[in-house]
Amino acid sequence: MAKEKKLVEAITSMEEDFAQWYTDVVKKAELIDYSSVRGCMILRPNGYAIWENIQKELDARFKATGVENVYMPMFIPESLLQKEKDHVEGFAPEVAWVTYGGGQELPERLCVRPTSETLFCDFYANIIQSYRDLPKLYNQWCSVVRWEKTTRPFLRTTEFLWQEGHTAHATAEEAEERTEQMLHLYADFCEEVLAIPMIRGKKTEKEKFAGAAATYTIEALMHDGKALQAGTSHNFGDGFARAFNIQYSDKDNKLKYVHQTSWGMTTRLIGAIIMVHGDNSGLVLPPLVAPTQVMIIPIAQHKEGVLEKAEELRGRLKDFRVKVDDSDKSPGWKFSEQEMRGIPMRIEIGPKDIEANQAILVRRDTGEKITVSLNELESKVEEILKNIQKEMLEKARKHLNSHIYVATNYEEFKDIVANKPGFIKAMWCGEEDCENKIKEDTTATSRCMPFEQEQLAETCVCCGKPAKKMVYWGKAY
RNA sequence: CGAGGUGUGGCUCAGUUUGGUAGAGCGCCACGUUCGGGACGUGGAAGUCGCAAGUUCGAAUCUUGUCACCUCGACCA
Repeated sequence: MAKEKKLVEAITSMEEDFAQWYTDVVKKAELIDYSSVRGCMILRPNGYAIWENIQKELDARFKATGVENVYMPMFIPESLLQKEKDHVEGFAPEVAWVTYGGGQELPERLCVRPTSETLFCDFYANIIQSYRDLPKLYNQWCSVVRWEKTTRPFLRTTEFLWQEGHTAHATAEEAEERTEQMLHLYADFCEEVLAIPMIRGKKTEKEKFAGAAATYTIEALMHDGKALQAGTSHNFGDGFARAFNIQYSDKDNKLKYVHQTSWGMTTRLIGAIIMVHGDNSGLVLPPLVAPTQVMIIPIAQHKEGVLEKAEELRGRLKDFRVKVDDSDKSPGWKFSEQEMRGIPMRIEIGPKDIEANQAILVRRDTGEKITVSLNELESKVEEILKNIQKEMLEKARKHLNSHIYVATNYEEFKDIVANKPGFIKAMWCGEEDCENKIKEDTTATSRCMPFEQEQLAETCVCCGKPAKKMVYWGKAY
């Protein structure tokens, strides 16, 4: 019991202080370290490897839909950024400027990209002439910089890693189709690989991206009941095309503007993984993104044959990402370490097991210990990893569903926001005034208008005028 | 950007009220004993007390300025 207590001391419990729990997990799992640059984090091997797995899987899914990767400069000349009015207004307050180069003041200052719409548009204007050049389906993996007022590891940092897809299409229909296609690709990825269930929908006018005609979003619910926007997909219509003069000659020999989309996901996803799956012992990673899926922990490893056996098991499990912890720490230490790092499964192998031709498999998500004959090791590991992946999604979905509330009048709405962390489904009249009032009264914001609409009431939950849409509301990160 | 808080070995902090030789626990290094839920012994290394100026015989401690970080708001992926 005394040892149990010490374990808890290492990581603050989430019930006690969720923010501190988050910070403890991020540090203890060695995902990041703070750097000497304000608001910028160092991604350590454990953290970066998760990003690499996300990247690998997403990239494959993008390419399966015809997307190609490119790389654009990290600097944007001020004149280029200025071209689309809403876009500049949206981003100007949070860009970093480069004013000197080679010891000389630059004739035109350059911003460090906060996002690359303007660069892609400038590029597209040069390379698109004919309908035969369309569509253009480009994506880039890079980092962007936004000078945020306050930062938190993964959730909001000054520089962050992401991908940004930018497409140009001949027709509005095609652009809309691509916008929604990518949103669903994101949501499917999050559910299948990250085991995080998503609410899919459209942002209100107030919440949409600077310069977009429409923004779609996927929203996830964190363990503390707060919402996190996990990915967005924008339909730009021909707004940017008009600002940047991106025209093509159509089959009918008429000059037409292209229709564009952009879509992105970021390292924030790692924050979502932490806050959806993590527990009081630390990180819990879904097997499909875990850099190490199985940690083999030899017991009494100084004894004859134990380390050799552990190595032998690792050799047999080469279809999985497996490591042996042969450091000279005590077994208890290694267990805790494996748990804090969120490694989905550990295999304990000691003299007694070798004697009995067995090993103990322990699930990180449930703590369940399973004794397995070494004869069926490979198949059992595969089966259990699959179950972990599946059950983590089910558990997260259960949490999401049990934290969605319905409000049909404003008193009810305010009561839920104040007392029940989670999403609130409520009807809305479509007016920004009501969004502002709700935010002012409760700090909750409109998260999205879900694709799956329901008619919960006839009137807006805030003003009582006829309702137009059902909206998910919540406090957001 | 508003309100509050914190800066002392790698980490968590004590010491500051009342100025007088820089401390503890954990971690780290070496050796030995251990090993089925964060083992133990012995020895050792490691700190310009965030930075700058001032007061003083003397500053971690008092004064002024400054920087960074954290929490909560406003803004955002």
